[in-house]
Amino acid sequence: MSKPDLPKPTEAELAILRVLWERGPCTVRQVTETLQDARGTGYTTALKLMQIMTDKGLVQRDDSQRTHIYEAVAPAEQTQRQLVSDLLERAFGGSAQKLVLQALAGRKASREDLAEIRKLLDEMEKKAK
Amino acid sequence: MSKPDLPKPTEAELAILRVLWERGPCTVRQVTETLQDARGTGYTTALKLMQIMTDKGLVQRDDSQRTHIYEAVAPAEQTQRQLVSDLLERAFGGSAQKLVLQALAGRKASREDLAEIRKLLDEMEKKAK
DNA sequence: TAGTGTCAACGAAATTCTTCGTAGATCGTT
DNA sequence: AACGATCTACGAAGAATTTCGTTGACACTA
Repeated sequence: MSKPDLPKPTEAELAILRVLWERGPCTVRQVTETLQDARGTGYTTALKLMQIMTDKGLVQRDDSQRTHIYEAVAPAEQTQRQLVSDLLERAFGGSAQKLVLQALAGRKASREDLAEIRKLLDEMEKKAK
Repeated sequence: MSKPDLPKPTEAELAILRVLWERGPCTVRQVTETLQDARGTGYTTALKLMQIMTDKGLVQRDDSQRTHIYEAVAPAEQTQRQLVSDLLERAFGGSAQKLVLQALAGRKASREDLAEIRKLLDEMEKKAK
């Protein structure tokens, strides 16, 4: 009920969300500056996308000033989980184990990363008692 | 060099690949039957997609018989890894750890799954020594 | 108040992805 | 040979996504 069930962001939308997650509430100008290098996104393109995202409910806008301030509605973790779940179903038939395996395979995961994940497993096991 | 660098399959294409991974080489008819229920994909739609996929190099076709036989070019694991890597970059800024965390979070991963992943970690650590 | 610059809004073009109608070829059966 | 079923090929429509040009509003400054 409290979950508005946001739509899955498109590729370009996700790029914008990442900026908002990282920098916090931003103007279109700020988002454009950040994406200029990475994706070559122009100002009006970013604006249009952010307007669409507002309609979709992915971001919310403070338009009390002339220069509007945009903010991601869902925290990074929530959207990330949604995206992973989606991929899990679409590509792995729901096997989280296989997904994790492929996520780590061929990657020189540092010993620290592995330890970090191990810790996570411990916690999950404890909780799932 | 030996990696032809296949394009990322689209959503509909991935659905077809999954059928080919699971059932092995198939005719358009067989793929359609499998996808009929899950996605309501019609025959000509599947055919068209599979032709496009042939052009892209995602599948290869044996057309020595009147009824062509299609087969996935890349094994499931390779494409899955590609997709996970892609999501890793696009949504997680490259942090495999965060991705794994979100993949397991909120999921009632069975104790067996967790043990399985733990085993994987052991192997990786050994190898990465 | 005229000039300059920044902004949101909007629509339309461009691109990519998906679906399907239609046509023509081939095969097996009668 | 004619019929009906099945197949590939093709093109085009439809939908979703992305890009950008243009316009008018607003604000700062000289």
